[in-house]
Amino acid sequence: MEKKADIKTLLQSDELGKEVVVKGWVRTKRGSKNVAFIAMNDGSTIKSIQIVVEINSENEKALSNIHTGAALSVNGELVASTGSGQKVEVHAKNIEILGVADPDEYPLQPKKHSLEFLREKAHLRFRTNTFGAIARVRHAMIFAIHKYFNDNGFYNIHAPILTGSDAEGAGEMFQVTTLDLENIPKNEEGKVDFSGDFFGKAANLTVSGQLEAELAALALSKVYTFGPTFRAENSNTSRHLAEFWMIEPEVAFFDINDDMDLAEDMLKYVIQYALDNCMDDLEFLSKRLLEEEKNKKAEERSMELIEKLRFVLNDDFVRITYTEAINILRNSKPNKKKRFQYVIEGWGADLQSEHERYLVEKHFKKPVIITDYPKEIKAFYMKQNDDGKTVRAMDVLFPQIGEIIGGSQREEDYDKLYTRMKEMDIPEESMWWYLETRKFGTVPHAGFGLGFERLILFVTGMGNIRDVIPFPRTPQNLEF
RNA sequence: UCCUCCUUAGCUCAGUUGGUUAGAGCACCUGACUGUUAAUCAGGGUGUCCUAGGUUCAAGUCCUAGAGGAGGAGCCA
Repeated sequence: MEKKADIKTLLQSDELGKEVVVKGWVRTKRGSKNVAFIAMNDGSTIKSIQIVVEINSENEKALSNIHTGAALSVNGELVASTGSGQKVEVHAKNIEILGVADPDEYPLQPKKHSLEFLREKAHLRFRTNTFGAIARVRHAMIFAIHKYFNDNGFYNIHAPILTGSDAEGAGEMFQVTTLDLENIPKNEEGKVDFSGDFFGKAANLTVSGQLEAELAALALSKVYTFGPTFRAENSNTSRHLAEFWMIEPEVAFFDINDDMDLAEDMLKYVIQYALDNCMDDLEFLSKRLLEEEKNKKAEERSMELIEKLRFVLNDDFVRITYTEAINILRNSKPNKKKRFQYVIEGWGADLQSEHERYLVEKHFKKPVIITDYPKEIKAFYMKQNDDGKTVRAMDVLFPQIGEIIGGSQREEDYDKLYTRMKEMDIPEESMWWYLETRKFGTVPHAGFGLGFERLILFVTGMGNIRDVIPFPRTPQNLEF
């Protein structure tokens, strides 16, 4: 008996006449009186292999139990196809049904389903072309990111997922406890007494691995984290998740310009990797996007997916300061005509999504990196500029996605960092270890956070972040 | 959390200024067809019109509340 072969391998094989075993799930079955055709997919590729069955009295019964979704094991002969849709196909000698899928109950049909419907069927949606393609692209991007950093001398660091620090300032945190929630111990002041909790203190899920990555960078020079991240914000948008994956490189002896170079080089590398390794899936996702947007007006349609990816590779990202961005926005048509919901009055205002989109999609028409933001609207750890007003932050903005990367050069001066922490009410006692790195052999360093799912949104052309992670966690949604 | 929109067959959706028996395509079943490409052609059954109230001679359609979903905003990756 031949060993089972991946459909991906078989479709590229030229060993015609070979006896093969194929296992997978039925996508469609069709046929006439004498012959049936089964499109079978095993997820190794977006392409299905065609199984041809001569109908006879022996297999008639089995065939009637084969519907979309059924799992089959087929042995037969790999032959050149006489049909026009494929080069090779399998002439079945024997078909075994491994698992039936009752068509009255199985929700996936060989037709277009809405993404919302499939979100409610997240346990089955891997079996669709779209979600199979996304899963494969997602894997390729994970691999490409590790490869990029490995090939460039970075070390991967596992930042902790449980944290005792609640001062990272990146957002609301999920609390973790083994206390009995029906009977919460209180101290004399009436506050929760964590002394009997698992860690003897309040614990949370991490909102960022950055601070820990900094510690590692100040010894290993070039490090990155790639781990799950949790934000308990009540965010209900197509680009936020309560649980997402973040890549956070941190590099000693880097300034903000080195940081921007790294961000741009890395993004271009992983996008090129997708083009080199995922073309079948990208072509499908491109067609899917065209189909989805065919009823939109021409000016509302997005650029064709593969063209868009190449476009990002071929151009330098625009780099401007916050001050320059404000000046462009202040003199822009929508601002003068008061078309922005938030009209830019002057320096110091935070940039809203509409402003970022104007800069990226209308004004520059390419990815934009904005630097040197007012210190009031950025985190305590960012390197302060000599002007006393701005910090060396950098945000990378992509079309449609908005902010895909947020980063900065870090404040390495102990006194400046300490003063800023006091100003922003960051409790010193929970951050002593962070401050100590500025006391012992401090050096300039920089890093950034890349939202992995936002990258996948961009590469796949999908519109909702809940569709690029297998099991999305969002407010009021913890199914599967 | 705020604003707007949506919820009709297993799925995708139509349903006019409120009007009598609620519609189509797909899926499914039956039949036809010598190899199809989401096969095609013919025939067949399919409904808590999201839920609870209300207005009306009459509600899928109008009003109120609730539930679920989507889009946008804020927070950000």
